[in-house]
Amino acid sequence: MASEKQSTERYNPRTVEAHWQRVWDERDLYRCDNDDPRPKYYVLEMFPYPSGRIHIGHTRNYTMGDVVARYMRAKGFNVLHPMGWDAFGMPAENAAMQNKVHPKDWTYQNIATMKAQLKLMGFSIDWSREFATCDPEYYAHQQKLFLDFLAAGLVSRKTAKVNWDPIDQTVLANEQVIDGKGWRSGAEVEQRELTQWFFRITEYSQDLLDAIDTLDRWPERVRLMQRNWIGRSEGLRIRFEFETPPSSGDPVLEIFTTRPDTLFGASFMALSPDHPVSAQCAKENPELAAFIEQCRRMGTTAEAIETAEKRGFDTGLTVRHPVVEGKLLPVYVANFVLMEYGTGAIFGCPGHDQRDLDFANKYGLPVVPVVMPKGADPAAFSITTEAFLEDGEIINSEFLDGLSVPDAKEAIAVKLENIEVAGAPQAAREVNFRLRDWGISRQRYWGCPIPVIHCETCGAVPVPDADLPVRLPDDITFDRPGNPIDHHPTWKNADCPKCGKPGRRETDTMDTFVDSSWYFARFTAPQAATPTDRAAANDWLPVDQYIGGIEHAILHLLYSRFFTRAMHRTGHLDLDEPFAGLFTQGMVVHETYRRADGEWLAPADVRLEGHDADRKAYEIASGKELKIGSLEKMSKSKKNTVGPEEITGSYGADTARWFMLSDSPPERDVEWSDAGVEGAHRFVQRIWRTVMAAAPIVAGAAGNGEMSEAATVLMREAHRTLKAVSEDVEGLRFNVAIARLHALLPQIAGVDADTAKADPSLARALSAALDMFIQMIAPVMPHLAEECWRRLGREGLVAETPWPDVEAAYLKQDTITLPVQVNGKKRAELTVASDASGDTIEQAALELDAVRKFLDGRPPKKVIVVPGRIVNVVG
RNA sequence: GCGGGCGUGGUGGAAUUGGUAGACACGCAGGAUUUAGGUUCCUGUGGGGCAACCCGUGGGGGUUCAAGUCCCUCCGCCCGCACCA
Repeated sequence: MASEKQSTERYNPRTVEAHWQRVWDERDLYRCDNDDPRPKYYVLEMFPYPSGRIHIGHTRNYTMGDVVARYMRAKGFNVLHPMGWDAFGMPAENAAMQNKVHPKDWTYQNIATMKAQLKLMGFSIDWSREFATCDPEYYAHQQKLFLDFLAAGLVSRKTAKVNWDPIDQTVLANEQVIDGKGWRSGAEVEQRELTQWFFRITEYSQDLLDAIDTLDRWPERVRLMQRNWIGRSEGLRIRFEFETPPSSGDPVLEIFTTRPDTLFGASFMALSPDHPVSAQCAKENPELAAFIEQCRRMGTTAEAIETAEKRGFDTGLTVRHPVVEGKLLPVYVANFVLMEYGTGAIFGCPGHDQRDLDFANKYGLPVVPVVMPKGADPAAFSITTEAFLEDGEIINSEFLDGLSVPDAKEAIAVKLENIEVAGAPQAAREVNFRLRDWGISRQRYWGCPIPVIHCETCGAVPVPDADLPVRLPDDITFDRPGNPIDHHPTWKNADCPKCGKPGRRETDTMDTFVDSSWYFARFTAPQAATPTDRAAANDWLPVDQYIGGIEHAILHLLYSRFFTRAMHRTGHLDLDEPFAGLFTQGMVVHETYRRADGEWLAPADVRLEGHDADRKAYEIASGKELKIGSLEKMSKSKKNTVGPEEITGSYGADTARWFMLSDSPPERDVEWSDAGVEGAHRFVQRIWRTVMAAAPIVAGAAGNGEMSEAATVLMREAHRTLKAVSEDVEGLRFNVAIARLHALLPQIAGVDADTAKADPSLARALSAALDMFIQMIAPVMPHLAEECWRRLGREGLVAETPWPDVEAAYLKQDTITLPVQVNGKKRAELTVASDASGDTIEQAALELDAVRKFLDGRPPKKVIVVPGRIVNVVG
């Protein structure tokens, strides 16, 4: 340091950051009191799963949340900014199986590690509200919610075909099956018939869909994904009479269609292999039974579905066409009909549905076009291999002929509603949703036990409130596949709460998405004796700003929206939508490094040389050259992670926080690079030098006389930046706010010490501008801000200082410089009084040499003056 | 297949929503300071041209006094859903 030319010491983040973190802790600065009278603001980042260690990629969304929290605190709000742990789940059990550690110990150790790592980052979190979802104090309340939902009819137990993950040996929700594979294990998912617990989310299908329109501070993308997932479609349920009923005796076959306008083009009926009539027929037909068996084995992956041939089996049954006298339609079992949607049966209209057309062509069924492009020649219009799906003109359909598709839909609906078949109208209007009920049963240990006791006499009996929580047993083994709780020798044994006879505890635990569906409500009163303190929850909720990854666009966010409604119905909350504002942040990505033998290497073990295309990477230990791979999300598996300690130890948390929000817009990915971190750190040091150099001048600043020109200019810059930065932070445009602060610092640093000594007003302006600058960087770089504040001799903590007010006087300008265009091209600039009239500006513009030159002596055709913006002379 | 988004210098990106394109940063080049490297400071940096100027926001076309921004069309990339009747 002695060789440093600069007289000031370098800023040492390691000691400074630790110091201020201690000060904040000692003062309990970020504790949030529910009784605080100030207006409330709830900012929340999606809480983490305690997987082991945190890497810097995890911390970007907490940094964003922290900037918002610190800013809103400075703006005078009582800010709730809590943190907890989404602590149940399979990885804990995997660790138990692999490393012989208890899931509980593994989880709580990880929490301790990760909490310490988060603390290094200096987040302004109210740690007094911390909880983990695996705390019995938390899941006890979750069990209470389950029982209340059960009592309210929002829980059902039913047999259903479920997605079975053969590796995790558990059931998965539809949302957890990605491309036919388990979302966590990656195993090919199988279909199994099991009795399961379900939350009746479908009860709210319409409401969940409608309310999306009210979520105006959610990204459009997420709203769209949820709309598609809920998947509403309007149509007609039509009852087709069997010519000869099947042996089950059903007189009619019910189908759902969104295209009743194509009814005259029907040429067959198709049943799902899982349809009861299919099963009935299979009893008497071994070949059909074999066909159904085959269908069940068919893969459910996207590829399997795409390449799967449309296949069917003729049951021999026929139904009567509802409106064509004497027309009979054959009934097939077909592999492409889903039991889960509609009624599990369809009518096939080959002309206007591609699947039906493929099927009809394969089995030689008639193809009758009933819609043609408007004005086409019906005699010349035919369909061979491409179904016609667009709107047009109805043909070959008796009383529908000539109508448009929407008109035909209405006409056929009215007609069928007024026909009776087997004692009921032939058709009824119906709305169907893709959304399925949420299966929450998991055959795993490390989850919230479902508080039910099965009794031979009384059935499934809720555990009485007084007996909650139903605790997970601690003595558990993981020596064989399947559900470990089920293998416990005694845990299952429990007497029926109703009749007292010996019963059996439910051994299923809840899907971990249940845990995260209401934690935001628990944070508002984490010590409450009931799941929520209703008053506190109503006060705080909805969350004003929720921040998390796009990967939760459907699962977590939809479940939370359902839970909030269910908690409303059961009296735990008085609102329906949990998150008023949602922001989906981009990830931190990093290049990957790979040895010739395929082994990934962590950035810390890699040395880089060269620039751009010539960059080379070497393994530090061996000196061997490595392959530099593409930018990828930081992940354990590719080892492209950087730990917070690596950064806080040398550069400091502020540098990391600043860098993560610089350059890239927050919704996009940011590339973590050493060069970028160093750049951010250089700025930290530049701030420090500027503050240190200004400190003596600031210390001497006094008086309140007339402002010099230089002082006014500096104040204008500061206030203009303040206004812009405030708006940027409120709009979460952190990268832009940072760019503005980059631009302001040279204005401050550029104040000449001697001039300022001679000009007291400039010294005062410098002092004020520095204060504002420090306050503006504080949300992103809180430690540096505190240290600068102290070095300038300011009172108290920046973290407790109100956000400065923009002084309108400094935003006003006496003169403005307007660009002057001739025929739309900029040719000159014009400086005029800011309140100059349009005529004055026009005259001044026309006198400019450049304007005259380009007008070439001709009079202008038109002059457009946009006040405060631009002048355009049209020649 | 259906739905949505994006395309701006060598790079990340900005552009007050139709009004000076390239703010700010990274990188690079030159210079100063330094025994040297790093640090720090200054200058330059979209392309072409000696210059006046010309060209320029994926390509083409259009609306407008004025287009990165609006409209049409084509190309490329990314994401989501996917046998939903």
